[in-house]
Amino acid sequence: MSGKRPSGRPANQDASTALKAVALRLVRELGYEKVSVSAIIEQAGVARQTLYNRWNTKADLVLEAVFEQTNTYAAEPSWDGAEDCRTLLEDFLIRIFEHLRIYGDTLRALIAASQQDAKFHKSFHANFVLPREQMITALLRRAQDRGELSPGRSVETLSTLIHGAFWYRLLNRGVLNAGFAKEIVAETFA
Amino acid sequence: MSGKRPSGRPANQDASTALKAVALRLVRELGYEKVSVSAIIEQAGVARQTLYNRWNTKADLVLEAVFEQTNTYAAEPSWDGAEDCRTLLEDFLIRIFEHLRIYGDTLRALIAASQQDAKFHKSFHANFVLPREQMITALLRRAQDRGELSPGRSVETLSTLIHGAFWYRLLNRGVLNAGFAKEIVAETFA
DNA sequence: TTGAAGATTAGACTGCAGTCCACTATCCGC
DNA sequence: GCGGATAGTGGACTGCAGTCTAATCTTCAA
Repeated sequence: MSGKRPSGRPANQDASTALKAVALRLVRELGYEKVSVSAIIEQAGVARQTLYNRWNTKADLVLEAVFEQTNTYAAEPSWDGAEDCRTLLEDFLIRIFEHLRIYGDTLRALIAASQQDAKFHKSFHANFVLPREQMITALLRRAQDRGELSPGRSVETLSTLIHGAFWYRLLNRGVLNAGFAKEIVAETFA
Repeated sequence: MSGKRPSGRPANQDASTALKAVALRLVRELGYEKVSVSAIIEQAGVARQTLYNRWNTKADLVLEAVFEQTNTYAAEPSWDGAEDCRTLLEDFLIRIFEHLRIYGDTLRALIAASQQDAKFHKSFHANFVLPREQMITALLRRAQDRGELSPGRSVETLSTLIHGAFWYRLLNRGVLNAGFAKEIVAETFA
């Protein structure tokens, strides 16, 4: 599958690991804006170019670091249980909001960065935005199949409304808690 | 009301006018990111400090320039007509989306900037976000009064969902057209 | 007329992301 | 071991937003 090993000196995996670890730690300690690339490479003990060999921008590095750390976060809600989709959606949103207590500020910074760099926007959209959108649409479709949601509703539009509410609150520093999750679900299934 | 004139040399109003005009033109020609402060002050024939005497950041200047240009944009929907609120909301959204064909990119940049500068976020929220939020909530409340919308629905939550959908599409470079406006309204009043 | 208050100017300066370069280090096939 | 390919290093460099400074201009009030 992976074909032949590329010729030349192999990339030092430790450097990538160290960079991601340092980036994640600094971002959580200081906030995205206050972390300079120079500080990251210094603490990772690595040259500037090494970072840019692997990632295009600071945002790409942080996205990957946060992404690895939180691949459990917002994991696909398990369908196994007999719970109704409404509860499933609510729990899903609550879980996301909880993780945002830690990574909300970073996510805001990444969204901002994605508006200023077309290449990063593509990557961010593919790795973060689309997967979550698909989880919600899948869940809503299932709700329709089970008769919990009227078949006349547009699953795609509802998904946009739900994600939008979440983004809007996040970007406007509003409260993202269980109560808000309940409200969203209540209006969605109204 | 205005009290006494402040002492000292009065601010040159022409400079402000020229700066806003140049900023607006350049942003529309080149896009927010490609416009440098140096280019703005050069073409306005004004010193750097003069710009920063009036605005804290490039974003503040552009916000004010765009805001003046578009104070008709998204004007309060007139209630006079006998139209139902559903139609009113749809027309309101369509009108916003049309203006975004011109200013959408700039608005995206301003939203991004507001995530990176707390002071600008406050100003942006007060001048742009809140007024529009209040227009929608007022409209929805009226819809409830007229019996077009079930009194059980949460007007605030619906407003967040509607604005969120719009922001989400905008920030993810999705299509913002009359069809999307219709979809939003359909789900809101579903 | 003079002086205080504040505006304007030109330009130097800081801090940061990202690029470039010359040089060195490591791996591979021969 | 040698040469080609690629990675890593240190440091210089660019471009830009925003700050700072020293000097000059404009207005008012005494």
